[in-house]
Amino acid sequence: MTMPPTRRITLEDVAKAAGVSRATASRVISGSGPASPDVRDRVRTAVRHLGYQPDQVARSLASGTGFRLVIAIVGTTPRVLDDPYVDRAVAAAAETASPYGVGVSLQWVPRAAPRLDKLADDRSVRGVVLINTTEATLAAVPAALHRRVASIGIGSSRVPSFDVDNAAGSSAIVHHLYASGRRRIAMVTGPPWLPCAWRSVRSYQNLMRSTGLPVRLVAGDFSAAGGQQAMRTVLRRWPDTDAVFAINDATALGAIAVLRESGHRVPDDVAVAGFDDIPFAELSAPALTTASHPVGQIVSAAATAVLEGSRVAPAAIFPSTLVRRASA
Amino acid sequence: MTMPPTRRITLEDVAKAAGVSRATASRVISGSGPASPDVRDRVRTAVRHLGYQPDQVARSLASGTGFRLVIAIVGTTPRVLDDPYVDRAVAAAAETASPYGVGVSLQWVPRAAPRLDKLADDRSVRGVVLINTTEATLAAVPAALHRRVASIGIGSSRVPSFDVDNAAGSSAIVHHLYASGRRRIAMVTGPPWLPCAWRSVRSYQNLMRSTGLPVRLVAGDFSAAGGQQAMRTVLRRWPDTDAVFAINDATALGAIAVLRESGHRVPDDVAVAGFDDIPFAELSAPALTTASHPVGQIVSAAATAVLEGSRVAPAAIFPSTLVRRASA
DNA sequence: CGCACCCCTGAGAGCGCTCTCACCGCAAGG
DNA sequence: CCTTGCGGTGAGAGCGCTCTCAGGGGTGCG
Repeated sequence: MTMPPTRRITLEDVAKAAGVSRATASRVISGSGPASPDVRDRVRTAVRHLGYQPDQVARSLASGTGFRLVIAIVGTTPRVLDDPYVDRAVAAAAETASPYGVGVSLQWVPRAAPRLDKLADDRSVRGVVLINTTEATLAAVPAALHRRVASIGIGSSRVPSFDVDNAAGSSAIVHHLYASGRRRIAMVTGPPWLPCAWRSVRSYQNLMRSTGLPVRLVAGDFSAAGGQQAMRTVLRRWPDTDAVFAINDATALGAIAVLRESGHRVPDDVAVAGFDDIPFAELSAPALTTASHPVGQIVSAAATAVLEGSRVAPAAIFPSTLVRRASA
Repeated sequence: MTMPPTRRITLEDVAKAAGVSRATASRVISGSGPASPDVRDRVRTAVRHLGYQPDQVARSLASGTGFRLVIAIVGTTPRVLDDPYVDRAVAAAAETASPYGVGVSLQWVPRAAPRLDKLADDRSVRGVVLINTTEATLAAVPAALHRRVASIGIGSSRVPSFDVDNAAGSSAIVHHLYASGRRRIAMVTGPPWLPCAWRSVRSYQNLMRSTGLPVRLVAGDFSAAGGQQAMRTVLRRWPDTDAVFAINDATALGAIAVLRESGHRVPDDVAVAGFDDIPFAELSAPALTTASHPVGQIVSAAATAVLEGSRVAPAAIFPSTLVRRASA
């Protein structure tokens, strides 16, 4: 009943079985260097026969290249995880990294500097995709991470960035609200220190100013709870508000809940629009008008950039399209 | 402008700075073995002074212990990620593992056997928490993972399990529906091959049978989309249904959306209840009646079990409480 | 025929750490 | 006085892999 204490199958075993040296076996397996067809075959057969599985850790120690892609969620609160945005990001990253033999780790990075340094000289880390970046975070990205890091949202000269076209998407939404006759449009933004979405705010402000409409800004925190609180503030400050543009869907859903509670009809009294088009957006009552956010594509591009190093476009903006539903 | 190619600070450096051997430095740092107070101090000072950061990979190679906890999402479709359930799980696991110096990786495990073997002899893996387990998966858990694995949901003699009290929670819900006068109660379950929630189904069946009410079961897939589809089936087969118990909140939210579309009032015509109490549950219209699911506690317990090995209770069931809102 | 290649291969030195083992000195016991 | 025993220490052998480097055997060219 007791198993023999099965020893790990090592490269040495493969080499021996194939009748070659460890070095040659390594060359064949990792494809780094020449090998005669005959030898190649013998090694491959041995690998298959023995069920050899290279030891990533040892490989990493020897070569210095990591085997996992870290998705670093930068932020003061882990609350951002509530946003189904992250799910899509992880799924896409995992899919992209898989062919590289790289796994994906999700990591919450409370304050940037020390933790990023840690990531930088962790041998097991192949690269880092930053989510929710602030400018302070970008500044804290250690040089050792150069060419192995990408950011979802804002970037810098050293950190390539990948993002949805916030300006265009938001502009489409605000214009849609305006076009449908709304004139007292409020916006619930994210936390003020997160520049991820400043462009959205600017789009909103631009339209307001160019049409001479009042700017009504309240900060949320990307979460539904934050949206609820912010919506209450909006109603208190500007009870005649007839439309709300929320920085993301979770916020919008929170806003709708508060409006409903307080007896406002959506969209008849107050129109509400979000951003991201998360799965629950179309399930809300009324179904949420929002702007699509190709999170999968974006994260995938970022992951590719990190894994391919410089062989790939350093940054990109992905288009967002207006998703018209019932709420606005 | 160009940095000197800063060499990594190794244990060797620390040892030299402290005037001791590498072995002694190692002993002090990992606390494995005796050391005189004087030496201990000198080593600690050197560590702080040099900013030494042990190399997890090398450590792992040498000692054979891993440095990451893998949350394995077992399933045929990655769709389960849509469920905000996973967010809470990851957050809790990360928090629990952090003091152990262990990071958390999320991994999607399509088919169990080969991938679990891979995890089992990946040196970097300290342990595995299985989510969404089937019995086939449990059977495929390799012996090498013994004492390093836990399952959220069903378990086996070799795999400790941690779960919410599905039976009690579901029972509370079904009884609540019954007590509020519903008599034609349908249930939307999960995928038939996933036993995670069989107990819930059984609770439902028990009440139906004991009261002589008809059993109306339709399978969903834990997702909102699946819930929508299943709800349509329910309405087609049993148009007089006056209550729906959904296996989880995402499913329930999907069901509510379909009911609304098709002109049924919730809860007046059809009451709907879910399970899990995800963040969006209280935001839906009407707010969702559901049963709480202490995912955080559960995953945390599982993680602890994995990290502590046998020093901890091998399994546990966590209580669920009925969350009465507007939908039922 | 000699020389310069080039293709392929093996020996061996690490990567940074842990851990076993042997050793040294000193206090306690016979 | 010699034995034990024990807290403290260092030398050194790996963990499994990669990679440099030197060499061996062909071919092409002068």
